[in-house]
Amino acid sequence: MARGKVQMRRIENPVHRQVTFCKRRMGLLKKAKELSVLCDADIGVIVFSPHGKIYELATNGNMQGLIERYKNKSNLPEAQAESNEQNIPQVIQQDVLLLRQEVDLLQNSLSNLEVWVNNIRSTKMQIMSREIEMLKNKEGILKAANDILQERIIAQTSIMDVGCNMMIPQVPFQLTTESNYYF
Amino acid sequence: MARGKVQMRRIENPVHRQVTFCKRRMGLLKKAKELSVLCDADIGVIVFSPHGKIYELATNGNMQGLIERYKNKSNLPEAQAESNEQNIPQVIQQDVLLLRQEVDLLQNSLSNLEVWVNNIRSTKMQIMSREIEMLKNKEGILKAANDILQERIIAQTSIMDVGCNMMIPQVPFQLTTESNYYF
DNA sequence: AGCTATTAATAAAA
DNA sequence: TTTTTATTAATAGCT
Repeated sequence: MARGKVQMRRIENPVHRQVTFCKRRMGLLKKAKELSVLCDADIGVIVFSPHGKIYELATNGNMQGLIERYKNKSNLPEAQAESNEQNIPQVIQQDVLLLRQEVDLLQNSLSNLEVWVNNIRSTKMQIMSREIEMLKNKEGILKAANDILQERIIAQTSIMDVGCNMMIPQVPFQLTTESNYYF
Repeated sequence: MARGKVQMRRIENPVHRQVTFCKRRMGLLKKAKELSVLCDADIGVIVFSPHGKIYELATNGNMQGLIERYKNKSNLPEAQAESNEQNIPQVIQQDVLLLRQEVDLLQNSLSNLEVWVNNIRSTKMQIMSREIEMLKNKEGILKAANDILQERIIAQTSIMDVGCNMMIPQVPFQLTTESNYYF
């Protein structure tokens, strides 16, 4: 992403490769961190340099825990069997199961609720937007009517001034609304 | 990186959060793959969605192997011992603890949501409300002005009828806005 | 799910 | 490695 496209194959120049490794490694870990923060995800990244050096990131601060969680959740029949069959009290296992179900349920409720509230809010906003638009329209129409009526009065007044010599009390024509009470 | 900076904190809107999670997750995995190819590195990425779904990438095609390599190279002599049978109950207990915390957190979120629903008058809504109020006010003022101008015309017309015998073309006075385009 | 306007990442050079 | 700069790549906000 800079000064020329990059071909997606191993960089042969070792200096360039090292520099790129350094930069992109940092970029990758930054991206992982951002995704974790923005989207409330738990992320683990392990990078082995070509020479075997390890660079790592675990957004929860504990790679071991993350790996455990991964082993439990990813379908690893061996791992599950291993931990199930042996010496774990069934009561505890049931506890875990129940709690997991509860968490899932709560998360779903929460998600649905949030979506629902958001929908309501946007709907209400749309309605308000439309009302504002309509009111502005009305305002324009009324102003136009006003202008026409004023012209009529001016026309009549001049006709009377010419046609007869009657005095008509002079009152200011314009009733403005530009005072803008709210801004 | 687009249409406005992004604050580095959890995205509250669940729809936005989900979309961003999807996009950035893909971006992250792509970056990992690129770094691996360009610099000849071995990379593993594990992503847990907020709901516990797993997304993963192991550039060598084998996450297990990568994890093993990680455990071996990262100096964790105790980790190896730990993975034996004795401490498994402890792991489970930790699981229970974590799940309990999660439940608490979710329940809190639900409470907060309730409060939030009550406070559904967001800033933007308040502004819109005020604008609507103001526009209605303007409308009233303009209508009043209109009425006054019409009376003036009627008065002038009758004076002219009496005072002179000039004809003034009759045009309907009223320009109504009651047609209500939007309702 | 696509589409752009923008921001972020980064290749090359120093 | 780090910094600077010129470009490309990623993606936030909208449909």
